[in-house]
Amino acid sequence: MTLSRHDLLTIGQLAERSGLATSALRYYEKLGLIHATRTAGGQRRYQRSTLRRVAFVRAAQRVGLSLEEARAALGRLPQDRAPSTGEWSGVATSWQDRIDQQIAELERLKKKLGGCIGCGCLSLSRCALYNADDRAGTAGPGARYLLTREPSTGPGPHPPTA
Amino acid sequence: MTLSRHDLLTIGQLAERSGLATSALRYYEKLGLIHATRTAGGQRRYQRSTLRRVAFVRAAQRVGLSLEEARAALGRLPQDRAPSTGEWSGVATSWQDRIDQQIAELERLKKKLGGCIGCGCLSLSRCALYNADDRAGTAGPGARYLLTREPSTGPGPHPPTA
DNA sequence: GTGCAACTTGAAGCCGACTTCAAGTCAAGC
DNA sequence: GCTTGACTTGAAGTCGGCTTCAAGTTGCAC
Repeated sequence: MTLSRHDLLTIGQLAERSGLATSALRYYEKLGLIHATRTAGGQRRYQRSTLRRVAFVRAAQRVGLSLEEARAALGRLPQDRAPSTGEWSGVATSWQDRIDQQIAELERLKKKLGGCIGCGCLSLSRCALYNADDRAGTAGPGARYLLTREPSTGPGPHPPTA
Repeated sequence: MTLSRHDLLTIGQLAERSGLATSALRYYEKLGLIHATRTAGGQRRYQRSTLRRVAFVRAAQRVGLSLEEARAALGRLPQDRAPSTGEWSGVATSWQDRIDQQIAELERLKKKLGGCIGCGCLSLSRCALYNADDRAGTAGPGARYLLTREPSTGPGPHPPTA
């Protein structure tokens, strides 16, 4: 919890504070999402601002961005200081738009399910579920994400993740 | 488009009608999601009801379920006929609950982003984004899904993918 | 100056949901 | 009966986002 020297964080400290594993941080570095200086012995030392970058990346993921997309978005923000209101609001509003789209999509799906309850559905060719935008939208496997914090203990047990 | 004989579909026909690749259908079969009879020569033939099962699985995925979870859910519905209103409504309402949770999560995130716009945020330790449930919730990578139709090239006002 | 936790590296592994491949077989229209 | 496209198989590959591993090195408290 206490900083060792200066304001530099070891990878372990950054991991603890960001909630990410050290392996993930090294991975982020490899992808160019964060950057570290090195000690004489070769160990990583992070500036406190890295904490912000990491938080930004995590938030980006929750908005549905890939790490690559997060990297692109990071490029539009200042490196070593907090972004200004103006700088941030551009990013934030575009993310909010994404979120709105995602919500709209979920609402549509929910409504379809409701319709199906009403119509005693799943009777082929009549049901909205079947003739959904599947056909249109399925060009490939596609990135199909669904925000879901902890499917956990509830109705949905989720993949063990090893 | 026309059925060859009886009411049985070849894998190609099922693929075309369901919008899935034949490879995906074989994969589903391997997982026990769908089932096929075989011709004398060993080729798969599907009953029309398989179309319903496939549609069900796709819908399950959109709700955020894994194929394994979809398989479990399928087990609660009749094999070869359309489910009754009662049978279906149980599934549908539980899915709607999931969707509601997902929507709620997105709303929370959106609100946080809005707060950040207001506060000129990302200034560490003050920002909601940082002290989000990240710490608490991050036991691992977790299944993190975000419903998003086309991450790239869409209407979405988001960063250039490359 | 030593002991030990925390760090270093690259390579390999894992997960889910598929796709791709190669080499061979089947079905059906002419 | 032949041709041709649709089908068969198992194994391996892909993708994103990491984790795990093994074997060696650093940093710091005592």
